[in-house]
Amino acid sequence: MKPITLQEIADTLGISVSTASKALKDYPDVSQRTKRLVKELAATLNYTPNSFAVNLRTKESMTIGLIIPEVVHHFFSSVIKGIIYQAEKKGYLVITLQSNESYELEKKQIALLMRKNVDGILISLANQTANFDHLKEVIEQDKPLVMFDKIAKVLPCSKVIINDRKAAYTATKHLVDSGCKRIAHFRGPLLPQNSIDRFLGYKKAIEDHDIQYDPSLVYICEDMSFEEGKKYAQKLYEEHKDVDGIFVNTDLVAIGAITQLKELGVKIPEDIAIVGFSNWFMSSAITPTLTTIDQPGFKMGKTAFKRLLKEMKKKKNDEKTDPKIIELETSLVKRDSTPT
Amino acid sequence: MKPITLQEIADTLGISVSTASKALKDYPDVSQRTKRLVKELAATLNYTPNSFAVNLRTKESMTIGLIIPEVVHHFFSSVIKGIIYQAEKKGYLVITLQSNESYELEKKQIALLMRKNVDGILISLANQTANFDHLKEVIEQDKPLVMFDKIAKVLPCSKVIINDRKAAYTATKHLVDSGCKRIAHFRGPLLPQNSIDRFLGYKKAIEDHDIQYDPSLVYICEDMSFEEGKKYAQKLYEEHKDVDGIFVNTDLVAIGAITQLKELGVKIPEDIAIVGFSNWFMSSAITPTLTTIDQPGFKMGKTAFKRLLKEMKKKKNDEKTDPKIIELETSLVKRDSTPT
DNA sequence: CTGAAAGCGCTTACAG
DNA sequence: CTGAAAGCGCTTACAG
Repeated sequence: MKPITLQEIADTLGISVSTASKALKDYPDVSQRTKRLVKELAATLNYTPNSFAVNLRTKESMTIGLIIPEVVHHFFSSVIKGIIYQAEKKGYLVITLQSNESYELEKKQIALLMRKNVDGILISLANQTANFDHLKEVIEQDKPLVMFDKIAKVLPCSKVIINDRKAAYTATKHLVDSGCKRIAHFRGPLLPQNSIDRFLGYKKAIEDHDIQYDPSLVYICEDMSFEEGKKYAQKLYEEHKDVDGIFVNTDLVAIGAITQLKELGVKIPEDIAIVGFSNWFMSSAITPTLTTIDQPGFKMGKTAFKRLLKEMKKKKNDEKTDPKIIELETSLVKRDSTPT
Repeated sequence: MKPITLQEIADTLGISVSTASKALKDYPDVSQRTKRLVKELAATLNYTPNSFAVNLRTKESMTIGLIIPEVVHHFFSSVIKGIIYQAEKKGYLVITLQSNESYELEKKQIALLMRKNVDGILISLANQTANFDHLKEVIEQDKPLVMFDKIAKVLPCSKVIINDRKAAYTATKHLVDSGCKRIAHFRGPLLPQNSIDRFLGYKKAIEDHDIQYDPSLVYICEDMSFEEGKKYAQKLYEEHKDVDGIFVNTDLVAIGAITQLKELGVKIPEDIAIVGFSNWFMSSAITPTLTTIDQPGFKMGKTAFKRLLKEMKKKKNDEKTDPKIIELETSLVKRDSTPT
């Protein structure tokens, strides 16, 4: 069954393709009668314009590209959901690609999306990405680009983020306020900005409260997995018996740490208090429930798409847009892994 | 900066567009010299063919559509990852849509993808979908369609599934073998086939082992959430003190049940043994670790795409394909929530 | 109010 | 070996 074309509609109605086209799109200079006839026939034939032809003519695909480090991840999948939801609402479709934290893949995927002629690109950087030329080119080609969560500060494009430093400060301060004197930090890899910012927030919070910063209390997680949480909790337990609080870069690692510490007979929060980051829903399910920073993934996705849409529209009207940095609110969720 | 066109390449080289096109695609009837010149210029100008024009000509978009009930879900996001991974490997991009378990949305999204002219569609049904006309139409329009996980048995298209009934039988039999005499079942909603099949597997397993089937021991979860696990565990505890085993439709609910039972002072697995379903990675992280059925999400995604690709290729060559049902292996993962 | 024409950028069957 | 031509299915500026 071949799809109906405008040509066929025009032919059976004995009118021209141009008129049929205009009738369907409600151009004011077409008679009511013709409009009615065309629309009725289109409806009964179940006509839909060939999107390939429309794309070619309008140079728009109503499709955007999304590059994300890892799909199987509670925070990121929430962001994806927010993006897809908002995009569909506005008539856009989303092509999702996973960079797998690899710079090379990310670069290839940017090229793929550019070749595909998507109307705009949303990206959260791979941990390994330290060179931004591939993204600079996107900007130079005047293709709307919005970064979220894992961003590159130097790039002149819009960004949707949380204030990682401030949130980490709040988290760490909560440990201090709970009476912790010696606070460790399980941080993320060295490159990504948010892992740096969370570390800086941690450092500032303890120094502001007259606790000596001790680099040996900072453990670097490479893949931020449950296993790493267990591993570094074990290591910390062996190396630093005096630690009484840990601020962990992300909930999954924190849950790993809790699991291991429980196994070692450490009481949480009495012996060691723990604060995580992201408010993964599992955090309220484990024992003890995890105090953490709520990071609004779904909202971040929606916001990032909204910003991208604005820039795509501006571009269509040949207007310039200035990059904007949108900061989303986070909040401390107090639970049982810190003392009340 | 406007993209380069073939026309421009042809002009600067003083040849025709046709020859330039053929040179780039290595047609045998173009001189080596011309090929070299065109390819070199294309490379230096960073030429890529306009995908809209190519789509229109070839009637292919190298894009597929994916409709999934819920993106923020460990099993489904693993499937998505498998699909995206395999598709990218073969030069295809994936447009993902979330049906949110809603029939109406799913129907709209099918229409969206058809209008978009994707080369094929991958779908896992919404729980609420009981009418399949929208999918029948896809099949009638001869658009390759492969269902996975949540399928409709009656539809004449390929399907990638696990044997839910068999897996549920294995899970329940494991409880029987562990000495359980009175086994409850937390099942999924009434409509989806896999929720039905898991229930049937449960029922058959107990009946095969001379345990009386008791409908009052079957609890129906509507949204299969952590909270429902807690709720029905509480209810079960109040209504049936004699239950000594539960087979739960999915890990998240099982973890909710464990959490609640622990709170009630029930010993797991001594008082009540529990088996989940899906082998969500959190299952090995909670205490006690959860015995469960491993459901290969990533592999299911890869397999579904491979099958779709085969059908898309066949269609391109005007060959027929017979629907094929591909059953993936599952396995019982024994952990601490059942006695050793 | 309607339609002929140009054109989006490519591919490919055909002629030379 | 090269190129003119047709055509994919639409949109829109222009003429009448």
